[in-house]
Order: sequence, then structure tokens, then C-alpha cells
Amino acid sequence: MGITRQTKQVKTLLNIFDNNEKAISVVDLIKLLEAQMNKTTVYRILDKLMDDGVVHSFVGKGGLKWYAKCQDCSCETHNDVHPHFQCKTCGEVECLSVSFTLPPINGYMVESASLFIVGVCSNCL
Amino acid sequence: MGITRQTKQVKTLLNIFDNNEKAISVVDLIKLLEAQMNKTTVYRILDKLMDDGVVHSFVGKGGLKWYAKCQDCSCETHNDVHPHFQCKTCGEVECLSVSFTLPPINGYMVESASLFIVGVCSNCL
DNA sequence: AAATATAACGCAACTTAGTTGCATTATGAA
DNA sequence: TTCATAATGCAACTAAGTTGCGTTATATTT
Ligand SMILES: [Mn+2]
Ligand SMILES: [Mn+2]
Ligand SMILES: [Zn+2]
Ligand SMILES: [Zn+2]
Repeated sequence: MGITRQTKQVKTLLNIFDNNEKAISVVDLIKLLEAQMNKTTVYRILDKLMDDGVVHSFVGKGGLKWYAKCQDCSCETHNDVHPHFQCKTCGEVECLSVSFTLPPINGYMVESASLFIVGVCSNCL
Repeated sequence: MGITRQTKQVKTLLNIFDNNEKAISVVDLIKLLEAQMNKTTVYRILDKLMDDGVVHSFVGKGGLKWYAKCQDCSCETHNDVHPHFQCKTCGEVECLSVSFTLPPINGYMVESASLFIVGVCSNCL
């Protein structure tokens, strides 16, 4: 079940994702919002925003959780199957708007796949 | 720097990877070996086996670290760039001996990429 | 404009993965 | 057998994420 009440904290988080193309880690979110809300609240709101198809999450380089705004998702359909890229230089993480084809693996049923790419972004090159 | 002394603990871990095609998580390794060695030792030996090109690691579904034997790696060259697969049914994680091509991303320098696939393995289908 | 039901929040305490410092042990070379 | 030191065990710590519960605030009803 997703969000039912538009609390001050929910609005704050929605605002962050609306004005931010890049992905952001939970750790950074908690640090950024420590004056405004509890870390438990951050985790809980993120969970609900996931349910609502507002954001999607993925596991980054060090095993940390990252979140980014969904493009064309809703409660019912999560279409955000795209690679994620982390820049070694500036540290920023972004969703790549490209589709990728999985290698052929006979006899396996594929349910989901995540591709994480590390390198140097166009700004830092 | 890698391993310089063939301790009992090192032999135990080498033996596990030699007799095991599948990948294994650190958590499972620690549980499996709790009677034989300390968890700190497990982490430290795995680090060194990485340096020596004996094993490689990757981040699994939940952000946990997994390890598997390298095929053709050494201290100098780590060639193990392949996807990893986790079966939802049996939970086993394996290295896929297939190569995959990255999607074209103009203006970015790619350094490494990891592809993690979740589904049902051939045994469980 | 109250009253009210309850979703959501804050807080503290907890769990778990992984790390660090240091005293002790055991390996391999001299 | 001696000896330097790599490696281990242990305890304490850090950091990410979770849980339970009492309190607060939102949105609906009266
Ligand atoms: Mn994304
Ligand atoms: Mn592998
Ligand atoms: Zn960059
Ligand atoms: Zn299976």
C-alpha cells in the first residue's frame, strides 16, 4: 500500500525527486534531511513511493541502495528497466535511457535483470 | 598483497571454492565455517584471494557480497566479466559463462559493468 | 468549526554486514 | 631449533536498515 496522506515529509521527498534528474542514495537522503525528518521516516516514505510507482530503487557499487524518479510507472506497472551509471570522478549516479539486450541463456527463466555500469560521465571527461 | 602463508584456514577456504561451481555469499561462508574460523578471518582471506585472482566478488540481489572461483584470472589480470544469475526458487547463485555487450552510451567512459539476473534456474524449471 | 479515526511520525532499541586494533599463535625461512 | 612476522581470534566498533510503540497530524465526518 502506498501513500494516503500528503504529509509535510512526503511533500519534501516528492519535491526532491521532482527537482532532481539524478539518482540519490538513501544515506545521502538521510543526511540531507536530518534536520527535517527521522531516518525511519525516509525509509518508510521511500517504500511507499516505490509501491506507488513514483520512484524505483537499485543497488549501487558498494551495495548501497539508490533511488530515482520513475518515468512512466504507476502502481500497476513498473517499466523502469534500464541500466544505471555511476561516475568514479564526481560520484553521481544516473539512469541511462537506453535499453539493453540480455545474453541468451538457454533453459533459464529470466524474471528481472539489473545492469550497473561504472566509469566516467560526460561532464567529467 | 595476497596470500603468503598456507594456513589451515586458507586451505579450508581454497578447498570450498575448488569443490564448488556455484557462488557463495560471505554470510553463508561465515555460517558454514563458524566452528573452524572467525568471521574476520573469512573476510580477510577472501580479500587476499581476490588480490591473487583466485576468486572474484559481486553484489547480489539484496546488496550482499558473493564470491566465486575465477576461471582464468591471476594477480595481474582479472578477466571475470560475466553475468551472475540467482534462482528465486533454490536460491543458488552462479556465474554465467556468456559474454554480454553493453548498450552504446555516447560520451561516457565505461570502466566496469555488472549484470545481475534473477529468475528460475534450469534445475528448478 | 469541533470531533474523531487512524495514517504517519519520532524515538529508542535492535539486527546484521562488515571493519579495526591488538594481543596471541603458527608458518616458513634461517 | 630459533626467530621474524604473517595471520588468527576476539572484542569492540561502525554503519545500513528494521521494529515496536507512544505521540502527532491529516483528512473525513459530524
Ligand atoms: Mn533508474
Ligand atoms: Mn562470477
Ligand atoms: Zn561525473
Ligand atoms: Zn534453482
